[in-house]
Amino acid sequence: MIARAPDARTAILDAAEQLFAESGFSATTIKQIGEKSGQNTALIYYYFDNKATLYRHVLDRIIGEIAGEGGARAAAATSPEDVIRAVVAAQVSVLSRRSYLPLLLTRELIDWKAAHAEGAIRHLASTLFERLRVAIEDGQRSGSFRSDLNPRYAAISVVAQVAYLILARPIAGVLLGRGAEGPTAGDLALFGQHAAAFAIAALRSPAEPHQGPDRIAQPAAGEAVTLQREPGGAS
Amino acid sequence: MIARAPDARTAILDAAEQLFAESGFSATTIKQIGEKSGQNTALIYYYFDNKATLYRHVLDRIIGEIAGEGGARAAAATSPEDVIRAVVAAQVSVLSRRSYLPLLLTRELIDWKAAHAEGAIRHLASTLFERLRVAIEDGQRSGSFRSDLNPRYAAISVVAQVAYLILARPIAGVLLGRGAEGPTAGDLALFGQHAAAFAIAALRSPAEPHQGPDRIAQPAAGEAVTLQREPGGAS
DNA sequence: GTCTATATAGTGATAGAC
DNA sequence: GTCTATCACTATATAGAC
Repeated sequence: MIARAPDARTAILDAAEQLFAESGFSATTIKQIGEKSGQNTALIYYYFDNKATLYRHVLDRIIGEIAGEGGARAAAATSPEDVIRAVVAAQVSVLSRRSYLPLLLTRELIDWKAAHAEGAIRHLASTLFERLRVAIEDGQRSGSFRSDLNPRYAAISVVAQVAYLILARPIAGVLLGRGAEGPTAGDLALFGQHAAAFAIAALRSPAEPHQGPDRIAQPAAGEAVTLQREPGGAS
Repeated sequence: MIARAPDARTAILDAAEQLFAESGFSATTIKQIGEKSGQNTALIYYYFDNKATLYRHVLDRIIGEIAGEGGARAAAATSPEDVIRAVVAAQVSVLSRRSYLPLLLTRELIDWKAAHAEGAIRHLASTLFERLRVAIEDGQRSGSFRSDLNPRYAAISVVAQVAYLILARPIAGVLLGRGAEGPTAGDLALFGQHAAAFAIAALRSPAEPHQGPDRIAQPAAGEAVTLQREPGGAS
């Protein structure tokens, strides 16, 4: 956490990032950005060509973050199962950091069909997601994963879980008994562990007599196992 | 498909539904709605108080549809596995019918935090989602499903897969090698089948019930057990 | 019920002083 | 670099003829 006093330009970027995330591109006005950033509206046009350019700069700034985080984590993983855990953990980590970030990306997705972010998405797809898919194929080849699942589809199923919890925040909140404000940070952490376990359980080969079932639910030392019943009230 | 010639009012609703879905509430103008519906803009204000009221009417109209479809399918299911297949099939069916519908709901989620749709979401949560959760618990009780997974989290994992494919359409498209236009209708159908199979595979009890280790991680009902490893360290 | 014409307010963006 | 003042435009919404 760098606590520098932000200059005018970064103050504008910070304010714009939050406002675009909260209200969307067209519902956010230059005036609002000026007020929130504490800067004069004309100054915004001194630093950025126009509203659309400002938006792109906001987007560009955060996209590097995501790719960096995920890549670093996945690179350290060894076994196919570890890759799955690493990818899910990276999702949870990045998405917890700045809570309104998924909002911004979701808006980019649906407002612009990811036109501004497509390059970044392709980059992520060809690195992180590809690593996940290859890990699943490796697992299938070595026999530890069942081979009747499409690896690409399976990889989507892996990332979908945490992504959904974030994208459909109010829905997930209601489903978890949290109300429409959405899941808490604790929910996200717990669900992340569940999601990895769920995916690995789905992928594991149906038990073979030779292979010890002891690895099915037996975490290695230092591994995370989280089980929680009824996060909200019962019923 | 009813092919009636729509009156002015429904023509306005139809056009508004599509435009709100495509561009969002504030980016959609009354003028656009008038043009697309073939009706005079002033007529919009004859039928609806204002833009916000029109939006509510659009939302109300489609919400009944969703609840109906899902409920009917799930009611016919018998075994826990069938309930899972039914819920996923209902998702695929409803979401393929009108492709822009999930967009509208996503926008409602992020623009208004589902304030307008919260009642409907709660209704869905207390019927469809509840049915799914209970089915998972039934499967766990009867021993056909593994019991070391939180049923509520597992239910979210079930619905997340198809929902993500739709919500994050451009991302899913890139991941599937389809480009940013998103998955095709065929992709959606195939992925729906995969999603049901993936979820059922994750939930099925590991064979070898006499072996103990898989029960190590099983907490007593109502108890939470959390063993945490640091999220970063894959080794 | 449907139209034309228009009021009113707010938007993105610019000019130019300092 | 930062400000005031303002332009040109477009938005929602209304009045009133037919």
